[in-house]
Amino acid sequence: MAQKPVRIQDVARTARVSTATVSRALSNPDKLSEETRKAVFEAIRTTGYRVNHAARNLRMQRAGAVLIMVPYLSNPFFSQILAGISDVFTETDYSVLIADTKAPAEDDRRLVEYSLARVDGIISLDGSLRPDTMANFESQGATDRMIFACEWVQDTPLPSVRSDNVAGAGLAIQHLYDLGHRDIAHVTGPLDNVLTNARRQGMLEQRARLDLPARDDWIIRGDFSLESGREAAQRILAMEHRPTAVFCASDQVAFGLISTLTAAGVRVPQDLSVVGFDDIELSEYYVPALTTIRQFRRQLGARAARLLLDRLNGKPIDPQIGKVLTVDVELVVRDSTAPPPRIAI
Amino acid sequence: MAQKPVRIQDVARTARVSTATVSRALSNPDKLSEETRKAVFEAIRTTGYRVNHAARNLRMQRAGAVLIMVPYLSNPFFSQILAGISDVFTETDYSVLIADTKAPAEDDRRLVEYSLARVDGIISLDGSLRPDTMANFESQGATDRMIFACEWVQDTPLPSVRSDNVAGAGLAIQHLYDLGHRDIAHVTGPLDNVLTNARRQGMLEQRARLDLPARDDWIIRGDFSLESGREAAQRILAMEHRPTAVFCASDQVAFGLISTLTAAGVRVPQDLSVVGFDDIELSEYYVPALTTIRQFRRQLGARAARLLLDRLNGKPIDPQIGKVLTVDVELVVRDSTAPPPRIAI
DNA sequence: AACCCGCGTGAAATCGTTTACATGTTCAGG
DNA sequence: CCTGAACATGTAAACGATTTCACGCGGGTT
Repeated sequence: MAQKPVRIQDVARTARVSTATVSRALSNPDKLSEETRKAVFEAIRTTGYRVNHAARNLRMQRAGAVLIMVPYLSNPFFSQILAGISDVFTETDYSVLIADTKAPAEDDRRLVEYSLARVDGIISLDGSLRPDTMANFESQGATDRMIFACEWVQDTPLPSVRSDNVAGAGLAIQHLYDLGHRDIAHVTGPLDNVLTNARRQGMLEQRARLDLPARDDWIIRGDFSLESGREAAQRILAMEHRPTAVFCASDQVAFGLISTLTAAGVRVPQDLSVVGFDDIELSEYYVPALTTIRQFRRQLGARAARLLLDRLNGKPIDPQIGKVLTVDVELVVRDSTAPPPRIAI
Repeated sequence: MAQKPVRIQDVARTARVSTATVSRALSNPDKLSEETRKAVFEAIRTTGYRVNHAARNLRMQRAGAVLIMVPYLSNPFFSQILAGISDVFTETDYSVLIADTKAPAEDDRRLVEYSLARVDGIISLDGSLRPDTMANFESQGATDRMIFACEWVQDTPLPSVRSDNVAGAGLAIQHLYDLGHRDIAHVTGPLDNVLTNARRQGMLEQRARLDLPARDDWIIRGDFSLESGREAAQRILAMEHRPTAVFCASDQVAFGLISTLTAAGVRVPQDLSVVGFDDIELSEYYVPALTTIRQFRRQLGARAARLLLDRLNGKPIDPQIGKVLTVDVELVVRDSTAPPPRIAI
């Protein structure tokens, strides 16, 4: 069990210097004379010394970690974002903690508790934190060490990094319009979600701009999931007057939709065009390959991480940029969209 | 910034007891008289006290965290395993750290460094750690606080939790055989991977058991990725005598394969049957819905987490169970498999 | 009456760092 | 030759918890 707890004291003794000097060698190497510095590093090497983070954190009054709050850790959509965040923080001496905000045992109270006690900063990918949770965070002074990425809470004063969801939705509608579609439906995300709103709004605006008919029953409520895509498909199959194209709020919804439509004999894209949102890895390999709006998720994660890092280092927010960083999106045209069939179904 | 650093001392003063008593109230509530206990908790409540983990960890000589080493964090396959692990550890007072072993900046040296200094235990989902890294771990006494999940290192003395890969491959082959297939190809995982070996072996054994022809060119090297599925499809399309079914080492490979075959006009399952391995969420919604071997990933993660927890608590390994925990797999029949076409292609 | 035991509590040592302050040395400027 | 930066290093005090040990006390046993 106890192999060899080598402390800074041991290194100091070996190098015939004081612990202060060893500590300095690690944090401010240039404050030391070349000679001592060498001696210290040599001693560190021979003793196999490694700093004790608990002690260091205690002394430095910090936690040495940041928390990533992920809704549904099991959702593959988040993995790239996490990877981007992780990339940035491995360069620093912060550890990355991950908590699933939607895990069965997780209530907000516990979460705040946990968070504030253990970490220096927070990146939330979850925009559906309850108002009282947010209030709790803020009252605990978490305000300038927490940011949002991807999702965000409406009207929050906290900074956030997000994709340009409105523009993305616009691109999707424009693409369908250019192909000749006029009857375009939309499967939304969950009702209370900010992404849902942004994408719906982007769609509505573009639809209005193009003078497209707006039918209420062509806005179908979903929740980003595969299953909700399936349900949307059933709704569409039951319609008398079907749209010729569907813009889905996520790729997963698109998959659920296409899968069910196909099983029912409706061909995509010949009979109906489908556009997704996200461009997850699989979209390129779906059958048919999915036309979608690409989000640069890894980059988004990385930018969020750097933003938080800046805040933790006390760097003020660049007023030129403001509190909302927007990451561009792009349209990726593949095989799930085509001109509408000549004769309405 | 500094809101209110309330220390155990403050609680003690408020409750008119000593710090020792406060500490005991938190760890061994039943050691106190009802009266004092109440007073302490009341004081904790009014002061808004939260323990300082750095101090606690320093005193208790522990790190208070476990590390999950994930190869390719961006691979959606792992998210469910992480979720399972996370479930278990949120019940404890260990934090969950995540490191991407395949991240660009990560070399093994750094990883060991990082790990041993910061965490009490490790779950590695990466079976491709270099031998010297492993040696390093072991020499640092990590041996009884590290386990493998999903993947593992060949001949390691460390415990591991894994799916029954051999049986899974057998199920896949048997299923194809039952449908009437005799010419069955296999797309493997990466060469040096333990899962690759286990699944290949399971397939070979079953194929031998059923007296099926074994053609070397029907074993195609892949690497679990979508892209390698695409490449495998190209190989198959170029064959003179094509197999009538393909067993893929992962669902992703199957998707890459089907996507490319379909684009080339080969219909799945009419012309060629495909079986995957993993049963990721999407498989059910692929077109066609994928027949595959289901791994209970969340459960696997949870069992790994509990195993590590036991080890950290000094619980010896149950000799009845041994060091290898196997999680069952099951065949999920969907629409990507069918009887072979009457006339060989 | 003397003793012992168990129980609840407090005083103080301890965990391994970082860092403010003190000390000693060197060297330039007057 | 003296003074005082400037620099390199050491001393010792935190940081905030846990835990050992000792103490005081009430009551049962001899």
